[in-house]
Amino acid sequence: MIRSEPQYPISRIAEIFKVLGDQNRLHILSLISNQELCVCEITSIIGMSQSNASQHLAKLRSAGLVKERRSAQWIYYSLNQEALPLIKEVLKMLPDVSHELERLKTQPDRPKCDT
Amino acid sequence: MIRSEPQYPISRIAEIFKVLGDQNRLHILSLISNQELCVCEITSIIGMSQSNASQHLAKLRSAGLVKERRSAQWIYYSLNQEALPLIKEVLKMLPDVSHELERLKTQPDRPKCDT
DNA sequence: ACAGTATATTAAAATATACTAATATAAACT
DNA sequence: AGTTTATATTAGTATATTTTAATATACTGT
Repeated sequence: MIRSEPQYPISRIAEIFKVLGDQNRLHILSLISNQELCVCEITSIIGMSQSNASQHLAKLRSAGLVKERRSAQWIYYSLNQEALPLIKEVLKMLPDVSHELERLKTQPDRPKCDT
Repeated sequence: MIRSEPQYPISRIAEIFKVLGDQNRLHILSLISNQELCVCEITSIIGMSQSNASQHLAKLRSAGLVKERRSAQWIYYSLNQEALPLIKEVLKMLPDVSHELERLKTQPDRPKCDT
């Protein structure tokens, strides 16, 4: 039997899918699939508490799916290149959320992180 | 933005990944990826209780990942064709388990379902 | 009909997860 | 230095999941 893709222990794959098995985390991945976003933008779009978003991001990060970059007081999250092939496959299945990113720019209580 | 693959609501994708986010269920999927197996074979290979296996199989089934076929007193599980494209991608990431299927044939307390 | 085998279902316990509220840390601005 | 803003962490609670043990159902063979 020939397998072309990298193998991982079942424990690692289960860990990844467990992290992916949550609507909010899938939503976050969709949002940052095209552009990095800071936590306040993510919470603003999804409408979840800052603490909750932070904890979901921590799970995505510890599973190696996203990475963070600090700039001033903001921390920007983006997809981790190492997991990109997998994430791309997942994102293909998910509905487009670009309209949510558009709306972010025009909403009145828009976060100030990218002004 | 062009997307070639079928889209599903986030809730559905999360449901699928939640089901995939468990070592035992991934193991079961690997085992039945090449051939259908009955519950007693699965429990024998994985070394889990009959009840536990049955409940994991129920989750895989209700998520549409596997299907069942009854033959005499045995119920054989196999991959559900409808979810096959997704499952194939998942299986590519998992280690090969064919040696476990080989061992099943020679072990002393081998189940009698395929004699 | 009855006993045996295979599987499913139910109940209960243990563990894990998601969420909120509160607190801590870190940087920026005055 | 003190205040504000952004984020992380911690603690507590509610809910969900996994597992085991016990029971029920379905089929086979006698």
